[in-house]
Amino acid sequence: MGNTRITMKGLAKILGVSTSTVSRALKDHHSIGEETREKIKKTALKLGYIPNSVASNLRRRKTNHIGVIVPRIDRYFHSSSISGIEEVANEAGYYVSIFQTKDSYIKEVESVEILMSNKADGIIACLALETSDIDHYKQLANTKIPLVLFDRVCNDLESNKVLINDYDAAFKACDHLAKIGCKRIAHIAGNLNSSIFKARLEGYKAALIANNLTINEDFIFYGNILSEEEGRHFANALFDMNTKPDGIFCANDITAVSVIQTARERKFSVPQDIAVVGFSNTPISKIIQPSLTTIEDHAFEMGQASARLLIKQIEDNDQNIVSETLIIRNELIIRESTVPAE
Amino acid sequence: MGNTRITMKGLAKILGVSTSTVSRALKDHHSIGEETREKIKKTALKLGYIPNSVASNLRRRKTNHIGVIVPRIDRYFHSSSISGIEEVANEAGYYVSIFQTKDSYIKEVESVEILMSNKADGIIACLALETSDIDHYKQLANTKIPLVLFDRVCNDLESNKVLINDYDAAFKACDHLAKIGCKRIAHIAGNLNSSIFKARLEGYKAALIANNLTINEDFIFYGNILSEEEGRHFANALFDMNTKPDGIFCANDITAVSVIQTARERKFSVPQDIAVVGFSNTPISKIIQPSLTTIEDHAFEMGQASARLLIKQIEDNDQNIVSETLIIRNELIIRESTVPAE
DNA sequence: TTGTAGGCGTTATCAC
DNA sequence: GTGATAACGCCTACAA
Repeated sequence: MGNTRITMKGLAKILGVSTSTVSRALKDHHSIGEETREKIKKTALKLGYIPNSVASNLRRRKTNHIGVIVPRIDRYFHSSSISGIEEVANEAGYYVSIFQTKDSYIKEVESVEILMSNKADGIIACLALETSDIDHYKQLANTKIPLVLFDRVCNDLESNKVLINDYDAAFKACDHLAKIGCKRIAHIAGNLNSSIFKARLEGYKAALIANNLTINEDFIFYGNILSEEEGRHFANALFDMNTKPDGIFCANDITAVSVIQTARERKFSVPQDIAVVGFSNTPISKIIQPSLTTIEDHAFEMGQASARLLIKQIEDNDQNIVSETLIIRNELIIRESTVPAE
Repeated sequence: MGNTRITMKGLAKILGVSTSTVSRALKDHHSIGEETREKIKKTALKLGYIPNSVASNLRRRKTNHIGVIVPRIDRYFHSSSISGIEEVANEAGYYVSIFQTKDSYIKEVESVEILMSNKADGIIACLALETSDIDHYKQLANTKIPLVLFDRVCNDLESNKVLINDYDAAFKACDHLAKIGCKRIAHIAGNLNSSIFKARLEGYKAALIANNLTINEDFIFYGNILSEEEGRHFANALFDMNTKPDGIFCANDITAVSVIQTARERKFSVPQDIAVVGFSNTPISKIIQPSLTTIEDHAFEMGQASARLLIKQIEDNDQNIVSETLIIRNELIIRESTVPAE
């Protein structure tokens, strides 16, 4: 057990061959003779040789490393997308490292810097809520490191994107509320700095208009991180109103669940007093009572698509295509929070 | 924008100094004159210099990179521990990359190999269910890369460990069931290949014995990944029995929730017909109705403790301490699934 | 089929 | 205070 690990040079010396031969043998280069190769591989194994990727990466100018930047991995949407990314990336010989921004702009900038310094082959990112200045991503552009933004993207940035049509999804959700007879539809909106929450708000408004309902600013709650606490806070405010909404579209499942729970505590019934729709079809939406009507946004598939797109950019390098945008399907899933089980 | 990024060498040439001076200036080395330093930093910024960590890592033999290996990041316990790890690691100047094994032995071995090759400064791991052969971790030992195992550890391996007392936690859970009057306590066990599930089963048995209850093998359901489906399957089997249990301790919250849901579907009431206890205090346990009695295992704190322990090993390198084991506290949280709200 | 030599970009050690 | 030089471990043109 030497203090320092054996290297190719060491193996070469022991076997009386050159380092290039060792290097080639270990990579199954065709030009190496059968017996030399076997011999080298055997002793490499015996001596516990471990390739040094750091050196190899430096030399090859390639790391086989994809960086993923997401707001918070403990949100179902993100952990699912990461799973999708990982599946595709590993299959293609890349490993994935994950950076959590906790929706902080600073952390996002730092993450991008680390990934640039570490020469990641590509980056997949979902923007932090705080992020509006995007110079760090622009800088990325002239490092030739491909970027895919997913879900929360930025329109000011020309880059590859994978997203759903949030406007359309929100429209469907609110149109459904209108069709089941809601007249006073409220909305818990997310941080409007973020593309998706802006689009969901627009979709909400459009659906009301399309159904000849008036848009009441008092019925729009402007949230930020859409945590359970925020949801409870808004729900309480809502149930304190004189003229209460009879339907609500929440920009995520977490706040929708809070509304249902608050309704229960305050003896309102869902959907009779108020119908509730969430967003993302997280596991909890099936478990809560009444179960939650929500939008399925296919997070896992978004992750897969993002990784495929990124790897294509890394490997094909088609100079003609400047950027590509993929829209992933979404569906309204109707459950008891809008249509009671008979 | 040239095709390849500027390096220290390039900066040196442009400024008419040596690379060593550039290197030192950018790191605020004291021996560099005020004006030279400023000048170098300014042009570095202007020309968009990005340090190449790959080269630096090779030279310094240090990557400031901690690898984390977990079964599945979409389980609340793991995403919380990762958050704890990240917080501590980032604070100390390390970045964290995450590998998901999906409980597969092969993926675990591959992850360790990638991290060894990439010269991670340390590894934090939670064993995959499939893992019983631990040679890959033993190999790690003679690379001098410190390892911390957390939660699901391995007794055959001398390494740093951070865990809770699962035996004790399970004992508390089942003792509680006995004290509220349950006479026929069932258990949904996890994969017994895993230390924690073995300990929870032991704790269960010990609590029954301590309360003079007989251990009925028919009441022990041997699960594997403890998914919702497994939970439903066992719950249905349980409710089909002639003599039904009147209490059940589930080795995780997911299966406990399935039991509650199945009970509801089959018109049994919780806790009157059967009292239910889960494990991990996941967010869902507060939301389900009735809310779930469970064990709080402080995942976030386990993550923090693991990272602190690892970083200590990386930086102190105290040759006297071979390994260290930390036991994190746990508590029984009593909710409506065992004690109805009045 | 194998060897030689140079360099990937940085930093540590000497020297001046 | 600054520079020259070598080395981290690997890969690859070129040569033999």
